[in-house]
Amino acid sequence: MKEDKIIHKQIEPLLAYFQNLIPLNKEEKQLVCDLFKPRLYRKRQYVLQEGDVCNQFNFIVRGCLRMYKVDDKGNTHIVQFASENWWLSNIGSFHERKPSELNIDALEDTMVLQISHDNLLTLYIQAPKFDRIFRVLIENSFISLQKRLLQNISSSAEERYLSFIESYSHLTNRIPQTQIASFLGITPEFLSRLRNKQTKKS
Amino acid sequence: MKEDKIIHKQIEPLLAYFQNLIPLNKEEKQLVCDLFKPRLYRKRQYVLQEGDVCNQFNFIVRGCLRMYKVDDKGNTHIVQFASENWWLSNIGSFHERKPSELNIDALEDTMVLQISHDNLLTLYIQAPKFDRIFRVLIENSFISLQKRLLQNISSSAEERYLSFIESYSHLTNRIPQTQIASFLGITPEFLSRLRNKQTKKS
DNA sequence: ACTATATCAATACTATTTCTTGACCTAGTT
DNA sequence: AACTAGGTCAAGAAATAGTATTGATATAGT
Repeated sequence: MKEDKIIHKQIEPLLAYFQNLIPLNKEEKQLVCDLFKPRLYRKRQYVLQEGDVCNQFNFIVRGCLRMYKVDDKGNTHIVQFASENWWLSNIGSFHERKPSELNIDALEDTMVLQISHDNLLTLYIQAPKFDRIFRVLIENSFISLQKRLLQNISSSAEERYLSFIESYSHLTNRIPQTQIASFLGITPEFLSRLRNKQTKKS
Repeated sequence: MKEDKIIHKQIEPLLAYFQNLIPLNKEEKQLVCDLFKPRLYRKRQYVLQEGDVCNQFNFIVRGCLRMYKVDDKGNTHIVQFASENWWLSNIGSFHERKPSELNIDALEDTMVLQISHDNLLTLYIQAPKFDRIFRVLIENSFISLQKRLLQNISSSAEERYLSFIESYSHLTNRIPQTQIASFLGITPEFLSRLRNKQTKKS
């Protein structure tokens, strides 16, 4: 049957990503194509809103998302940015099926491939290889989260900024500095001063 | 019990709206509070996308939505605008549980109170007074739709524009003229010329 | 006193969105 | 044949929204 072979083009970056971790056979590829759905979010659009349960696991094909918390005073604190070939979801809310206290929205028009909670379970059952793939993927997230935490509790704003532009060089010119400030936990004004200082140095 | 009295503040405009049609008792108010959920849509965000079933009946607390169709050529035709204290839903899709061929999105950041299809049925059963309220509300929508249709088939673009600014004076300076043009069924350029002509008159 | 940071207000700058205009086209009247 | 009600396309102008910088002043901890 021909149907077997219908693999939608938009899925390719994701297949390439998996392929890079562990080779997939035809059936596994087909599963991925069936269970992940492409979706476009426009700049500023919510992907996940506080209070809703996170029901999708998102792989970013192009664009950029942020996950953040709004505190009681109305200040936003960015937990994570994610751009091409990264994953973003509120893992806690996703797995425990509980309302999210974090928001996710788009900093640019963003194309994601998303798999629902149910479909992810199906995927694990039908192709246990994905248990491993998703373990690796979560491990990676965990590692970078831990790194970020460590940085946060041990460094000055300036050090954190320097480290940010090193780790996220592809994002520094792409997202507004207000956002970077909110990620670093400082005010935009202070970030502006840090930058000023840096440019004077060179 | 205290719980009885917990009425979320955001619901008030809706209670006021109902109250204005028919007085509600405590239990009815409580039902409204339990069954309607507040939700914020940001500018350009979809409230309903073509192909999805419309599952929410929306009351607008603040902001402005539009409902429109995109034709085969990619042109958009606005069926309806809705701002504060108006209702907007694709009633056909909502009641017949069929995929919508219309889109709804936000022209401004918009706060709505929404009730799901299931919850609306519950509401009707638990408080039959709402049968009447919603009948009135649908009648109002019907009347303004008919008026619009009549206008459309019987008037020139200029007359339609004049009538628009009369009926929707609160919106004329609030939404872009591209949108008004699309509502009137003319090009933005032509609308611009009509406006030009008007100002010259006075 | 000094450093790292915050707040507030004003200003400057940039990018995006919206509006207008000119030039030209078309189909249906008069 | 000329007129009217509209349309298309491209360019530019104007308005608005979003972003970045700067100065002045404040605070808490070393």
